[in-house]
Amino acid sequence: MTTYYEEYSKVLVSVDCIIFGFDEGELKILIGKRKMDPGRDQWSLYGGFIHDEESVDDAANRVLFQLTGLRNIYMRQVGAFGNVDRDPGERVISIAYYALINVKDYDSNLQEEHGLKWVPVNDLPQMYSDHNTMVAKAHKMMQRKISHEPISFNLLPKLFTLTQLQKLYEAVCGEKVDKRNFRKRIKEMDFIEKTELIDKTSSKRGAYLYRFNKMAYNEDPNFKL
Amino acid sequence: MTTYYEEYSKVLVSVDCIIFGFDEGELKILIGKRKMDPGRDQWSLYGGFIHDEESVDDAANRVLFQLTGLRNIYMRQVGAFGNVDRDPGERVISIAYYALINVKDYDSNLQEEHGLKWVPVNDLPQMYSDHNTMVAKAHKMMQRKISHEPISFNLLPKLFTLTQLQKLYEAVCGEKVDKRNFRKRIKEMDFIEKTELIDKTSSKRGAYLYRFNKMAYNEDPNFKL
DNA sequence: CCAAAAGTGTTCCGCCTACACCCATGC
DNA sequence: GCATGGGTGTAGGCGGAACACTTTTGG
Repeated sequence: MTTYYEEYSKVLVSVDCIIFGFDEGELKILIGKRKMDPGRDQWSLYGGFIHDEESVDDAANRVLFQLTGLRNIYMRQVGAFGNVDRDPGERVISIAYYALINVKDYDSNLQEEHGLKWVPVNDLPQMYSDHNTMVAKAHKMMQRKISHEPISFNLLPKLFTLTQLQKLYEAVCGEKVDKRNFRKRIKEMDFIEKTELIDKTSSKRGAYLYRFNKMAYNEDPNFKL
Repeated sequence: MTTYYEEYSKVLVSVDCIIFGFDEGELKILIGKRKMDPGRDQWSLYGGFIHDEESVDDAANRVLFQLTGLRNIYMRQVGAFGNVDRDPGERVISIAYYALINVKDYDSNLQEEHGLKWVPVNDLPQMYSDHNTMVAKAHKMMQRKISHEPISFNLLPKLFTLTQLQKLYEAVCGEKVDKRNFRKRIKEMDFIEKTELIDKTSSKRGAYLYRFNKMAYNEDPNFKL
């Protein structure tokens, strides 16, 4: 049986992943040196080609799993990038995704293995092809989202202090916010729960640890930072 | 010379266009009956396959031009849709775009020729494949945008009345707004200029016609509705 | 005892919302 | 003269922004 579309030509389609992590008070992404031609040794996002039997979202999840060993990562599509000459080797259309992970969950053996490096978003090198554009767009999308949806928690440990949460917010948005106002807003969100646990790693006095209660959020999903 | 990617398989990539128009006080889109198998005679967005020598954006522009005869249409990418079985004929990844046009600029001969119909967004039929999903996402994206960026004007004639602008806004957002408050906000945007011209087609008294001054907007791009 | 981070309330201003009546004209 | 859509201002309340000091404890 011949297909009805046979007169049209096909192209390679890849996914590229922008993996955000929050580390040392900075928003960073995982990048590596490209291991194939063309563009060998240029800084690059991690990506992969789409297989026949998987959806585009599945491909992104597969690539993320290869890279991080983690499943059920928070992930959103950034968009399709399809300039003709964006890949010097051959026509490739790439669909970019961004993912949010907690740096501590990340197996650093895998990092070694893939030769990857955490680099601050605000201090990226020139990267292969249009990868800088992809990152810029992903970052902007995430900035918009972080004030309206509870996505911050994907970048933090299950238990976190309010200072951590605030620093993260500041790092993503690129501006400082007032501590008291920030905490006032947090208090209004019942699904951000104070525990009795105290973290003493970052201060002598210690800070209460909080947790995000997803169930509670689903019942009353009003998030505003 | 062999290519370095040859071990990966290629897929068909198409673009699908969600063409928004504002007509009779409603937000509508252009859809037609599909003219090929599979899915013949199902309602469908208008689309086309990507050619070798054009970028994805160019493909979308080409398809839009075929369809409307218009160039320089306002157009934004909605995203890539890539479920394995989204097209029953063969694996096709589709990249959706939405476009905003002024219904009056649109050549209705072309509409006849392509067998297209303006259908209210809130009253869409079941469509082919995942096209309803695409429309829903496009609509949501546009709703978010219309309050922060001056995109409304793409859906209106060059000269428009404030009532038209308000009705458009209400149609896109799906809720009524207060006339005086709406006009107050308009007054604060100097780039929405009152002309001395009066439109008498929709009232006996007549209403002042306004125009969007793009130059003025670029100098002071503060848009808020 | 000192340094370093955690924690906590109040005031003020600006913006957004709610709201109702007169105007101009064609028929 | 009346029906139809066009056009206009104000008052009150709410939410966001600015702002500084006390607490705890390890060293």
